[in-house]
Amino acid sequence: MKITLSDGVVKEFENGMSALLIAKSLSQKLGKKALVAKIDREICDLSTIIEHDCKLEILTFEDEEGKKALWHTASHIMAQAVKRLFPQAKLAIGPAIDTGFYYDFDVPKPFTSEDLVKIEKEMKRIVAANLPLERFELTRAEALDLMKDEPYKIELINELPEDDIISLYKQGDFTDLCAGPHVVSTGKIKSFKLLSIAGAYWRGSEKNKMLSRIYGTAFEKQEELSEYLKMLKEAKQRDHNKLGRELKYFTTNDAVGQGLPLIMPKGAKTLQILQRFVEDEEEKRGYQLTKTPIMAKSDLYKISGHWDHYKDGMFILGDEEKDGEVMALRPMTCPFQFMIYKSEHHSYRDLPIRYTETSSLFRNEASGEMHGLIRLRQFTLADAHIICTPEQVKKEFKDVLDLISFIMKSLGIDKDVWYRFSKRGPANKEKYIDNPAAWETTQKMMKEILDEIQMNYTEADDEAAFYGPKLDVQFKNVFGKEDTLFTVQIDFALPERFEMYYVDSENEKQCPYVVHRSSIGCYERTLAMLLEKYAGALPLWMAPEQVRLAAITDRSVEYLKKWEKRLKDAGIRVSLDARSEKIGYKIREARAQRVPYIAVAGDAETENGTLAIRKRGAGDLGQIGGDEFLQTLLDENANKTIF
RNA sequence: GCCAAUGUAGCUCAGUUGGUAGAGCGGCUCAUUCGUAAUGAGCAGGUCAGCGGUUCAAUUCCGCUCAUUGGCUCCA
Repeated sequence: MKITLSDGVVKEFENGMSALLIAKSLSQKLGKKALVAKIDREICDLSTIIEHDCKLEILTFEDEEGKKALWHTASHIMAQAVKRLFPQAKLAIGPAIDTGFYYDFDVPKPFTSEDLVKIEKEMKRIVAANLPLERFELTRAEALDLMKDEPYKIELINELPEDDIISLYKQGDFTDLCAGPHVVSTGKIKSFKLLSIAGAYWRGSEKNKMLSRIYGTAFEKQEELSEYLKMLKEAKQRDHNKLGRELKYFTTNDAVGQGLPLIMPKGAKTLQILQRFVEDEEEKRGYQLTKTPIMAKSDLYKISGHWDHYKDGMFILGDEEKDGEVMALRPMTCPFQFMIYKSEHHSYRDLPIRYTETSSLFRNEASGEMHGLIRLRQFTLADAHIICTPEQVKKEFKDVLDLISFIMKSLGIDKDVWYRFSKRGPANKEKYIDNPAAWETTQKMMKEILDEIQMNYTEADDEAAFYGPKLDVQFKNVFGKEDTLFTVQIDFALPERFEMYYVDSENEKQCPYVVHRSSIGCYERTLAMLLEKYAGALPLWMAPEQVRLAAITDRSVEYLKKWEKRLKDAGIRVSLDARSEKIGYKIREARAQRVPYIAVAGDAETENGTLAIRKRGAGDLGQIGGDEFLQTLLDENANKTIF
């Protein structure tokens, strides 16, 4: 038979050889490294016997699918170990994920960290035994009989299509329902580590029982594992929740409450700089600023639909039973800006109207969902609503993307995000407004826009807003958890609900479209992302303290005071540390606080009218004239230079 | 909200098998007037998260609450 290899070379092999034998015959090394095979696009076990001409790719740990197969096998090994140590444990599912694997178990008592150590030991035995993984197939009745003590597996088997073959994998004393593929034997998992224990709902639904999940990861070599663990540890050093507190950007207080951070002077300064930047940029681009109340009567939320669909998420002031009038803090800005729109009549000539607001929002998130500055109960959104005709939607949408792109470049984060086209889940009737035709139109419209500007994006079902599809700008925090940074949404539903209209050229009333968008997203969350991205060392233009003037001798203080005034007058955020100390000590302190520039002056500098400058991350710039230094600062500020 | 871990000085942590607590860093004061990762001395900071229970006695044991952290679910 003729086998086409991944490099395009066609080779002749004897019929009926396994993929592993072919790999071995190609090279000793490949045979050793091989994990799974890709036969005509399908990922298979290496033991798969090949009997006809095909394309064959041998996958190793360097390939995504090879890695996943190894991790998936590791999860089976973990399940085997758990079954040996805790025979009463019921198996749920155990897939590979982006960074390793997990397995969910139903156990009477959740695992402890001591249990993890025991499970790891047992896993080492299973690896050392180098048990082969054997695939076999059963009829539904046979599979149900084999898995009769595993209720979760039975549920899974019963949901498989009637005519599906049911495949299982066996390794020594352990058998699991599994589609595969797997590596040939347990000995392939050379180094692994169990990382954490967590609760997770069966099938991801909070209505179901909570199971015990164990996360782990595995590598081919011990060094790779150590390196990965080291990287994890280093990533956590960048955690905004740690750095932001250490660097005094924010704090929290038990008496204030969850999800309500106290933004300290440094944090407030950076947020102010970002806010001014965004509001100025939006004004340049034709947005009009509004300032609307942070609360409203329940009547408003009854119009918007929030009262019916979002009540649990709102802070309600007063008691509906007792009080005649009940207020609620706003979870969104849209109803308020819509009321501004409705306060006057609009011609098609007025559109598009772009209302923007730096908006404090309040959402009563469930208690376990708060996280640092990323998930809060009160937050500040750079919110805007663009009210336009159907014909204008495309251009407005593209202009918003251009604004977002400009902002991301200014923040230096444009390479750290990806785009997600979030669509409706047609099956989820409760969550979305029932208007299939409008969904079809707006989703198609959005897709066209994205394709026209050749955006790279992923598509996600059942992630849309209840009133329309979204384009989300996504990022990952230091723990690898994904969140939305910015979002742009096309809304076909709320304008109608609010009875918004404009008069078209035929003097007819028409219902406009609304583009909901955030430009820099939620300020607190964006700050969190920036602190992590820059490990606390924010670029000069957004650093709360840009220059520290440090005295080494008392004699130089007067000289530094003059420079402090000059820099301040020029708009530089400068502070004077007048207390004379050893210079090494001052530099260490400024570094710890991530100050971009430290300008030191002792007697030598005052005599020749210079400052000795040290730049964060770049070392000593030597002695330069104060004017020259000021110019550098102004240039870097204006250009939003990132270093 | 659910599963789990945690809560001792501003920060990082030690400690008490039940007899009300310490270190380093940080802060303040004084001395030092200095040259590129730590000058020296001294002082001040804690109802041991909060509330209840057991006990002669609770920071320690038990219960509840609050908060923090990692997941799940949800979401910007």
